[in-house]
Amino acid sequence: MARYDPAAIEPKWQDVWRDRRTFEVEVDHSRPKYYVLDMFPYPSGRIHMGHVRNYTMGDVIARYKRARGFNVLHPMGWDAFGMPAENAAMQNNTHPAKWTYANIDAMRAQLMRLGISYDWSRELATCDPDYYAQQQSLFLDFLEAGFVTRKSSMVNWDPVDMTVLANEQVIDGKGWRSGAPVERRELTQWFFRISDMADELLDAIEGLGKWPEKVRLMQANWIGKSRGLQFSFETRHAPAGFEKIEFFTTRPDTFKGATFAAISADHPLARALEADNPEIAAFCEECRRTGTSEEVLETLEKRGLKTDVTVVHPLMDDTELPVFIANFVLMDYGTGAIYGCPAHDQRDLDFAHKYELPVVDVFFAEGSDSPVANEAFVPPKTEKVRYARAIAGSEVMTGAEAIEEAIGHCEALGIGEGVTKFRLRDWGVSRQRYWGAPIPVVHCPNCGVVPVPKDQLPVTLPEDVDLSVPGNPLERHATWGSVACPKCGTAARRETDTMDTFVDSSWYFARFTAPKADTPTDDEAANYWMNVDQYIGGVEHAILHLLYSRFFARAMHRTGHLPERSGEPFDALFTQGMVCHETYRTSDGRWLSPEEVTLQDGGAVEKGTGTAVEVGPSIKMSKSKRNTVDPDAIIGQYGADTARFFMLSDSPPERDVEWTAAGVEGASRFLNRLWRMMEELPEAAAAPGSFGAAATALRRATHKTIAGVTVDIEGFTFNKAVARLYELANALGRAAADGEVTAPDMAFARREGLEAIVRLMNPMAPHLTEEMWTAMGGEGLLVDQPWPEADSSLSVDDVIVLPIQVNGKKRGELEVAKDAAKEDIEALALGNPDVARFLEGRPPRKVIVVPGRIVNVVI
RNA sequence: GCCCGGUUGGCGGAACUGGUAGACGCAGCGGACUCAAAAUCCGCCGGCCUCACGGCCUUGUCGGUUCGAGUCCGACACCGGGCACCA
Repeated sequence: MARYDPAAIEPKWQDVWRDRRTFEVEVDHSRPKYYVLDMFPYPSGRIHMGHVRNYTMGDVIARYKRARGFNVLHPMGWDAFGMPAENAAMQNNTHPAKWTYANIDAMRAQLMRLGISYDWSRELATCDPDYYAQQQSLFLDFLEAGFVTRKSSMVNWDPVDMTVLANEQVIDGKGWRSGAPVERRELTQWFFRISDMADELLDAIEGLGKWPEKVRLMQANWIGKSRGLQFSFETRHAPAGFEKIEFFTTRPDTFKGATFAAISADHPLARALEADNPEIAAFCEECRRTGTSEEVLETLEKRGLKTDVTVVHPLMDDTELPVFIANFVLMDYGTGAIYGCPAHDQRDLDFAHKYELPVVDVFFAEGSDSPVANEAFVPPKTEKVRYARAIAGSEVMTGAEAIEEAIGHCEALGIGEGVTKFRLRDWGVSRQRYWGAPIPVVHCPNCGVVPVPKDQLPVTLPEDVDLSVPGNPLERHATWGSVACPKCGTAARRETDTMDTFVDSSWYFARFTAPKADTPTDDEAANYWMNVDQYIGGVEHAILHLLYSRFFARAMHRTGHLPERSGEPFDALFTQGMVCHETYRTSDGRWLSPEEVTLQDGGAVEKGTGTAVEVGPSIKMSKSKRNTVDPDAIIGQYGADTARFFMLSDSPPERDVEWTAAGVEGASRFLNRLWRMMEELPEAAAAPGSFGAAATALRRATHKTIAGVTVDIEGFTFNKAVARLYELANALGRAAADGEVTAPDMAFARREGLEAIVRLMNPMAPHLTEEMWTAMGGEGLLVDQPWPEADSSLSVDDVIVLPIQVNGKKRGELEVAKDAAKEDIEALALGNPDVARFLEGRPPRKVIVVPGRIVNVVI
């Protein structure tokens, strides 16, 4: 028999599956459907190991469900719009489309070599006009349904390149190309009104039982529902029109501890004040000389500028608070104005110390021992505390009670009302970039914003663009933007903003159900295939992508594009960890790739020169650190099955995995070993009438493995499934070495065991197992076989080994029947010599028997 | 700064709902086969003490709950993900 040769076997089976259209699926109401979706990649040029890991896991599930009788939809496509294509265009003087499609071709070929069970007939790319035409159609429906709005918001502005920058393009507060300090600038932009859905998006999280708890938590915190008091302070010395300012606080229970007020530099009052005060203008300008990301704003040194304006505390009319303009107050949250309570908020306390403001403790009255010095006193909302300066009452109460009481009291006095605020902001989708889906509207001087009629879709991107100059090429284009108003025919301008690429990925799951339909979705197909039963991807998408998709699923239902279901797009979600590798760096600071170094006892040297290389920690594979391993090289050397199998071994899927050459070797050795075991197998024979002890033991191992691997695949613990397969292979190896290895019962048990491994491993290593199935005389294709069933009379033990503890330390073991009575176990335990040794004749103080688990004798 | 994770032998990890810590793999060591090597097969493999039987210690750190804690609770440390224009 031939050697196991992946280079020959793998393409052979891939051709068979392709020719037989094994993985192409259609709506089939006679079978239950199962929709497995792997997050589609950005076509960066090469598949990386993270993709291999993600898509191997998806393939295990898809192939497993297929064997379980489901009609499995498993599609793949390309998240193909985005900045890298424009950057590549600038650098290499190529067109984004050309670059993108070449990358797609290369990556598709790589994915095909992996033998993933995709239905390639459904492939789509978001940069394809066929796709974004439907997206523009959705946009128009959303616009009509009131899910879209236009308003102003802040962007990062590069004053030298005169262009909007992504957060990623802002390095240490400076534009990545110009190096100029970035400014915050206000721009009118398109938004999806996701915040209108905040409440239902939050409530529905509870129903996402098959999502990781951490993702649900992150989503809930992101939406950030909080109840608080909104009220106004009367001002003194403020310009006309600012007799009152609105404030919002989530801790009205500390209202009487307020000693200052602060407004954002973008607040209307700040804008009014800076008009005729150069000092304020300079400060506000400085505040705006920072990016827009929350991380930057929150880690900024907290600074403020005191204005002449004061506000009157509504509960204490003799108290006037100074109003500061502060760089840490966000215009986007609440009302853009806060009051500062230094005693009970660390940031406010630091601010108060810096600007010498008073500190008033609401829990400890004046003269008593307030604990507040350098540390603010922040009692948890659920803890009972005595309020010395409560808003109403002065009883001991929890913060939560005090907050409600304060709101009620203020409402009764007519100085504010309880409101619910969300942290979630509307989703700004405007991008001043070329490589994205054009927003299908026209700006007419007579009619204002006019939607492009659907029969004029798609609004396609012009091909003749110049990306070598900064700024938006669509805006600069000589003719593209000029258009007649669809309503009145007057000369009008096309919208030159394109859509955020998150829009593209917020509905691709729906498009896969009918990728060629001439409407965004097809009712019958969507109704049959939706929802996605299992979604798999990186945890880095835990918030934005998933939240936007949840919004889209709802908006698409309400505009007639999706069935209602639960309102949710993804019934189950699995987030996998990253693929990491050691890093190698020479003494002169050059990063080396794994191929460029030789590892030798604990250290590493550079190939060729032999100079020592510093071995750094294992971190996420990235181009900049050069610690990547190309999947093609691994497939070429070991085959796709080895790469796939290694990806599933060792590390739990949700955690990071370290790629090691040794680990791949191990996986490869195991696959070769299975092949050899097949060659050493005795001839197939009918089942014998009875089985000896050794054969029965082997069969038990086999059926336990079938049961265990099935549980592990269902539970996404592929590393445990792999360990079980190794254990069974070890048992088969021993069975082939000792005793009557070719007796009929052993021959049968050995064949049964290896066949079980082949079938259980089919989703993991589909090519090798398909080949072995044929070689072992299996009928048809293995890919068409049903999933094996464990014989429960063999997969469950009737005698178990019970550990015995004395004072919580293990001292012996007890072999008992699985369902032995408590009293019997206790008697046996006390009679056990290992226990008697410690008892020394005295009776025990206590004996704890947990049937099926443990015995603990306490003396 | 805020939100969310993670931390178990030399390494990746296993341990079901609070019940034998270290399954399985990798590396290492010893042996078999071989002229030799590769491949393969067998054995050992957390630390300390002990001729041995066995004992003590050990799941990032400190403390707590419990007959019993890797698992639960409280503090802390370090590492990673996200923070709304990276995808």
